[in-house]
Amino acid sequence: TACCANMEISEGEEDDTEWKSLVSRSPVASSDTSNNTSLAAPQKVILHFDLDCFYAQVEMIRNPALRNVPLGVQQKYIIVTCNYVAREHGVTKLMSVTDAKEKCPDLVLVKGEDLTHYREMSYKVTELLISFCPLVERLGFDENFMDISEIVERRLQQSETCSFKGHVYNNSSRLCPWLAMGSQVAAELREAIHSKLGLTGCAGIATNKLLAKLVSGTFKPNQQTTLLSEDVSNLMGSLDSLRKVPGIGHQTAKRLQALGMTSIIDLELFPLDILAGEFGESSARRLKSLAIGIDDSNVNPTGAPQSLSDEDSFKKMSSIKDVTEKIEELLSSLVERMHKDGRQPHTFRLTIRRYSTTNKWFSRESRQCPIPSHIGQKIVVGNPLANKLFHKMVDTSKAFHLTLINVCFSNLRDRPGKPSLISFFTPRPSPRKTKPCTSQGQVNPLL
DNA sequence: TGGGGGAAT
DNA sequence: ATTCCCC
Ligand SMILES: Nc1ccn([C@H]2C[C@H](O)[C@@H](COP(=O)(O)OP(=O)(O)OP(=O)(O)O)O2)c(=O)n1
Ligand SMILES: [Mg+2]
Ligand SMILES: [Mg+2]
Repeated sequence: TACCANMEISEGEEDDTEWKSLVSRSPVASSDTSNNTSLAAPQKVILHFDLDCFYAQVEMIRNPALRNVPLGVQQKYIIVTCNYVAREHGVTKLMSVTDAKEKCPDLVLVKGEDLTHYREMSYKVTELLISFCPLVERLGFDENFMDISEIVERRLQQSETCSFKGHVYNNSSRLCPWLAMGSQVAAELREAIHSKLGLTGCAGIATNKLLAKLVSGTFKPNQQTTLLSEDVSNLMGSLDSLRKVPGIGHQTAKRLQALGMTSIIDLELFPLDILAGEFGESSARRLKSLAIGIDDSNVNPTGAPQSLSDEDSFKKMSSIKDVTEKIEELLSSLVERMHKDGRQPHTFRLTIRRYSTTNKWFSRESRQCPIPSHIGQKIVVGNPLANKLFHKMVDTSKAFHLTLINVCFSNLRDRPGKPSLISFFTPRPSPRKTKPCTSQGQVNPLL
């Protein structure tokens, strides 16, 4: 089955069951040029949401005085994101603090290493979207995919036709009832996010996740864009590098480049059999599909997180005492989060990064172990698990130099008798209109 | 150059 | 346990 964000290239069997069902969904109409609204929509309607400068927005809500100043959110030595006032001054995402201060001496900085507030706001957004339609897939903290095909289908049975809300890619204008309806739903959802949570963001409306994601960034802060099928090649052709394709990461791009490919067109035209020789049959097909805007992956509801982790990085940590204290610090915060979640972890993992000049800065080592079920609560102080794992990785009889420690709980299971905090599974009877279920007086603890 | 999270291998 | 992907 398709993977989480479904953006990755895997070598496993191709999951094309969905493409088949997509085709069989429409025995009569087969392109989005059909005007027959009495039939089921032949195409899926997929939305992609991406909040504007997310961490910065959260900080501006917490402190409205920051609204009109150039604001950067700082994690250690980098500006992880910044508001649009700062961007006008040349500050960019993931810029070093020194470069940012150079570009914009008046830049105001807030610390952003603690993700608590961002995480909480992130789930409020996802929960709000779920209250309209359960098919919501998270990608990071500020993006959500939504499959609104059914909502659109229902609404088209009532009101025959409607116009587009927001932009249409390439200013194309022609009838397309279900994408137009999708754009109206997107506008309503963005408005809900704004009125209930005070957040702005972009939306993309298209017939698959790849295209919805790519088109959502066309007009950037707080706008939405719909993509019609005749403009798919224009959109794909506008991408200036292979890396812009979601699913083609650093390594894949390097391997493609080693085969002589630089642009999307190169990939489109590259012989499938040779590509298959390097990546395997199914990954090769997947890559060539992505290059022409085809993506048959489903919107997979994300549900509650599968792991909770907490980490900290530093210039140098070289004593057992410091390490033990740091692990205790990380663990106590993690245990608290775990407790609020309501579930119980059954696996613990400790990850470290060792100092090394030669490029190896990004290699991590980890050890994990089961958590005995009888540990009750007090794993934090004098914790036996983390200590064992640490000594498995690090020979403490020799000198060591760590630059990062991460602690992670996974294999999360519902505690017998207790419910989990995340109300992700609200199988509320589907609303007639796209009104939030909670407006009917139902209880949604996260809203 | 942060601090998360996911899936495949 | 590692690698690759996403934000
Ligand atoms: N490598 C990254 C990428 C993103 N983020 C965090 C900070 C961002 O605020 C948030 C969302 O990522 P986006 O790429 O969507 O960036 P923004 O939402 O900040 O800006 P934009 O308005 O361009 O979407 O995730 C991060 O910590 N590390
Ligand atoms: Mg984003
Ligand atoms: Mg964003």
